[in-house]
Formats: sequence, C-alpha cells, structure tokens
Amino acid sequence: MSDAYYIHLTERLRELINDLDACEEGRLPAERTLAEHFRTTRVTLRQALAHLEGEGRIHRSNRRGWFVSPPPLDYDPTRDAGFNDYVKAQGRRPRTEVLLTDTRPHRPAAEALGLSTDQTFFHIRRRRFVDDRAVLSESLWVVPERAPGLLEGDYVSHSLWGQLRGRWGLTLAHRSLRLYSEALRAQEAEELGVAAGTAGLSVRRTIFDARRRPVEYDEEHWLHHALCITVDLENTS
Amino acid sequence: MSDAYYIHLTERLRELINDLDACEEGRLPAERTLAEHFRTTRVTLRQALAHLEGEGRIHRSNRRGWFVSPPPLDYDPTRDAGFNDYVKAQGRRPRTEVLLTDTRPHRPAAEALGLSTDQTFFHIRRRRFVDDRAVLSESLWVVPERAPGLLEGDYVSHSLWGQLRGRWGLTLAHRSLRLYSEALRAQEAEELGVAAGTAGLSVRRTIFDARRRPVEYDEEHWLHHALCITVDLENTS
DNA sequence: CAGTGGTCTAGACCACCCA
DNA sequence: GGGTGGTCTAGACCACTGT
Repeated sequence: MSDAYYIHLTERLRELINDLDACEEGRLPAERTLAEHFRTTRVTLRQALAHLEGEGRIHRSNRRGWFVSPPPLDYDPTRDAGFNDYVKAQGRRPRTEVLLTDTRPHRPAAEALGLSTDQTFFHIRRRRFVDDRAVLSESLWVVPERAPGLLEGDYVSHSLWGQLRGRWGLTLAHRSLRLYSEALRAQEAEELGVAAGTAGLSVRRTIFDARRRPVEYDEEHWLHHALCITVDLENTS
Repeated sequence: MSDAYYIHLTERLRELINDLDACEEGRLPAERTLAEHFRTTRVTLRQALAHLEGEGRIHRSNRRGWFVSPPPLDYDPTRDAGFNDYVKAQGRRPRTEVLLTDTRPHRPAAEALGLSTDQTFFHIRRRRFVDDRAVLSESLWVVPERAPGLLEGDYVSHSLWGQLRGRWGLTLAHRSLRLYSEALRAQEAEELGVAAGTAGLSVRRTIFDARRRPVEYDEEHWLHHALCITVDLENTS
C-alpha cells in the first residue's frame, strides 16, 4: 500500500531533513510538534521516523531526540590502519575512550583462537567516537605471550596493530572476519547512548601471526548505519 | 526501562519460538491471538515482535504472518564458489530464478568499472532462495567484451564466475567490495516478499582481471539476517 | 469470504534529560 | 520542573492472502 500516510510523511520529513542538514543544528523538532504540524498522531509520525531511521537518514539518542545522521564512515577491517588515521583521512574527528582493561580468561576468544578455555588474555574494552558521536563499542583480547607489557603501554593514542608490529615484531598474517547484522544488547546500547535493540553491525576478528600463533580476537559493535565496509583484494582467487 | 511490558513479552515469545522451532511448522499464531493470550494490545505485541525481528529470530512474509527464522547462511563474498555450492555445503537447499536479462548501458556499473557511461553491459537480474525462502535479489553487469555470448549460455545452473574462468580464461584478480546496511526499496522488497523498508544488507562488487581490464559489477540485496559474512585473509598486510 | 497483517486514531502516564 | 521520548490502551478500517 504505497499510499499509506506514513509513506507520504516519510517523504515530507525527508525534505525537512535535507533542509536541516544544511543548517548547523541537525536536530528534528519534537515528535508532538511534528505530529501536530502534519495533522497526525505520534504513532503514525513515529512510524515514518522509524522508516527513515532504517534508511540511516536519522538516528536517535536515547530520550534526547532525533538527529540528522552524518554520512557513513568507510572502513576496511582487513587493513590495520588505526581508527584515528582513517577517520581523519575522511575529514572526520576521531576520539577513543578506554572503558576498562583487565587480564582474565574469555571463552569465546579462547575458542576462536584455538586455545584452552583457561587461557588468560589482556582485555581492553573501549568506545570510539566520530565527530563526538559514539559509533563503536569494542572489546579486544590479546594473547599475553605475544605482547608482554601491552597494558602498560599507550595503547589508546597509538594504533594497537601498529604496536603489535612495531614493539613485538608481529606479522598479522592470518585473519578471519565475521560480519553480522545484529540488535545491540543492553550493555553496548547503553555505551553508545541508544536504546537496546537498536540495529547494529557486529564485526569479529581472529588474528594469527606468520607462524600461525594466535595473536588477538576482538568483537566490534557498530551503529549499523555509521559505516560502510569496504574490502579491496588482490589475486586471492 | 527494562521492566517495560514489551521486554517481558519478548522473552515469553522467545520461549514460544524455541518451542516452535522444534516443530515442523515454524509459524507464529496470529497477532490478535497472541495479544489476547498475553492480555495486551496488538500495538504492544507488535513492538515485541519487531524487537525479535531486529534480532533475526523471526521474520514476516508480507501480510502472511510471522515465521521462525532459520540460522543465517555463511557467505564469503571474496570467494567465487557458486551460490549453489556453498548453500549445499551448509546442508541447505539453493534455488535461483532469473528475473530478467538484457543488454544496455548502466551508469553505476560504468562508473564503478571506470568505463564511459554509454558502455553497454550484459545484465542479469535474479532472485535466490535458501530452503524456498527468497533471501537475495541481485543484478550483475558483465562487460560484453570479456564474455561474448554469455547470455546464450547456461549461466544459471553453473557458477557465473566458474564460466568466466573456464570459458573465457579470465582471472578475477582485483576485487573491490562494499557492504552497507540498508532499507530494502520497493522493488527488492517485493521480489523478496517483504515490506518495503525491511532491513537489508547491500553487497556491491567490482571486478577486474589480471590485466586490470574491467570484468563485472554487481549489486546484491540480502535480507539482513539471512547471512553471516565471513572473510579469510592470508598475508595481506 | 474469512482471517491475517498493515495502518491509524486520540488519548494517557511514566522515565529521563536539561536548564 | 517543564519538555522530551518511551510505553501503552482500546478500539477502528483497509488491503491482501488463502481457501
């Protein structure tokens, strides 16, 4: 039924968003204001907003309101350019917050890396921002034998992978990626300032060095429209 | 607010889904029936269903009802194993329908491949099923000079890439992928039997041969929870 | 034609954010 | 404390699917 009112509403809101985008303040008016303006109810209005959210045109910050979404970030998970580098290269402003570090076993990491389940890891959990919007919550588990003293280092402002190569001479030779569309769970959602159940994209990486020794396992949870994944391959057939 | 009723409902429905999953018929009862059973309204019930849909536990076929979702398909877009092969390898049943073939210019393909915009292509549009559920709508544009006579061949039951290698001796040496979370547009949604705006995953591929000649460009639109993308890389740092 | 999901109304109260 | 989004009610009619 393409003549549903919320479809029409979606198009009208799209125009509004384009106008807002030109302005500084990319925030939409209150739902009640919009509903009144378009002579409909909040339910129908929210249906249209949800539609635009699904397209990645707008997003909401939990209980704060609706905002125009910036263009997605290009991201190549197969390259080890640091987050800071590729965000800056796209004219955006990166920021990283470390939420926690510890040393302990972690079953999924152990299984992915083929280690025994009581293997301990250096664990880093952090949150990353683009232009002051939290877009990524991630956890890394590094095999301590590969990078002794890692947690004493400055693993935030410098690229972690750069350090693994530079300080410990590791070659990140074998990498396995898994990408999956998900609904963000309570913890990640809270860290990213969105409602639980918001659409996300999960990236899991398992890395071995040139001697096939396990190096690292990590899980990334992205706001799903914050990124466009790109991969360039040469001669891998 | 984790004590919202729809959250509780979500958990109850999750149990119901697990039970249904064991049975043959993976269809949920009617919304009105469920709403009455849980002593709530359809609005609230649908909120819980939408939550589970976002998690990929259930999906709907437009106006037909809600169904338990099967596990996602593992898919490596960097390998050129045919769809039929890797679906079967996972114990699932593949099927392909050709929706249309023609020969004409296509601007996005031309731009991606670095050709002039009046370049014509062999165009194939098809729909692919896993266990009789339509999960993928795709269009391919092949440079005619690379594969003369392609559209007369049996490009359906055999792997297209296999033919490019076998019949025309092409090496698919340089590949560029773009993955993006999207909302399915009217045409793809209709082909997949879902409502427009349903969450999807878009995969775009650009391929050059060993001599860097343009070979093919394609766009895939997947139901977003129908697949888990996996990529294995060796020594690419 | 009966039953289903899709859309919509006109309200209401609550939890949280920010000034 | 005022305003915001988040949740919820109790209905209604429409469009489509399947028999």
